[in-house]
Amino acid sequence: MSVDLELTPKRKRPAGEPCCEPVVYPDVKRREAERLAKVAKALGDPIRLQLVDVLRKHAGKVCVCELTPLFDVGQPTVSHHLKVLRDAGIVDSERPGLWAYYYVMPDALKELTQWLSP
Amino acid sequence: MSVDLELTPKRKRPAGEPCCEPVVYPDVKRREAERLAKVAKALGDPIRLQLVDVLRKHAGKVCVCELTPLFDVGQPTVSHHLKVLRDAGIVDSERPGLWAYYYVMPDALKELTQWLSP
DNA sequence: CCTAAACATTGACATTCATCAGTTCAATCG
DNA sequence: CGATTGAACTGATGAATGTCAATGTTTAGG
Repeated sequence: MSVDLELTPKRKRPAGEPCCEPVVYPDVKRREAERLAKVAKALGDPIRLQLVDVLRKHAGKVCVCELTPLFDVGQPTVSHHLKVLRDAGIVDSERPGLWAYYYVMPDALKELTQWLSP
Repeated sequence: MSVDLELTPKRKRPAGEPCCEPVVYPDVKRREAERLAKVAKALGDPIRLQLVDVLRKHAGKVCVCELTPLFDVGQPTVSHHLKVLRDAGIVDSERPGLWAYYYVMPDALKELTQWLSP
C-alpha cells in the first residue's frame, strides 16, 4: 500500500553535523499529548473499552454485578478496570446504598475525539 | 460532580440466586472492542501520540532523524515506538534509499473516531 | 571498496499491568 | 444483633512495556 509522498531531497550529512534541522516543538503540545495519551491508554484494553461502551448507553442504570458477567474475569478485576477508568477521568460512580452505579463523565472523551476528528 | 441518574431499584438477592440478569453480549462487539482497544493502546503513549500528530501534518516528508530530536529519548526508542504504531496499523513507511519516511495510514483512525463521536 | 550515516534489531533492565485469591468494608435483611 | 451481599482493596505473580547500550544492515560518498 502506498501513499502520495513528497519527499524532501536529502544528502548524507557531511560527517559531524547534525542530521537534520530539528523541528521545533511547542511545549504545550507535550502537555496536551500527555492528557490525550492518558485517556487513550485507559481505553486501550478491550474490557475497559466495552465497559465505556455499555456505560455510555446505560449510564447510571447498571451496577457492577451486572457488568461483571459480561466478561471472562472476576469481579475484583472488573472493579480494577473501573478504577483505571475513574483515575483517567473517564467515568465516575455513585453509590446510593449497596450498589455502585457508574456513568461516563460528560466531557471526558471530548479532547481526544476532537484531536482525532480533523 | 453528579449526573442525571435513573437508578434501577434493586433488592438484595434471595441468597443463592445470581445477582442480576446477565446481560447478553454479542460476540461481534468483542472483536470490535479488540480492534478499537488495539488502536487506542498504541495511542496511549505521549511520544507515540505526538509522532502521529506530526505525521498527520507532515505525512511522508519527515525522516526518523528529524523526529528523534523532538523527544527526550534515543533513536532506537523512537524506532521502537514507530514499530508499535506500524504493528497497530496506524502508520506505514517507505524507504527510498537511506531515509525512512513514515505516514499515517488513511483510514487507520476512522473506526475509533467514529466510535468516540456519537 | 571502505567508511560513515540512517535506521532497525537485539538483549537487558526496571517498571508497569492484568489477573486472581483472599480479605475488608459498608449496607441490607431477617 | 448477626448473617449475607455488593463492591473495593491487598498482595502476589507472570506478562508486557519503555528505555538504553550495543550491534546489525543497508545505502551513499569519497
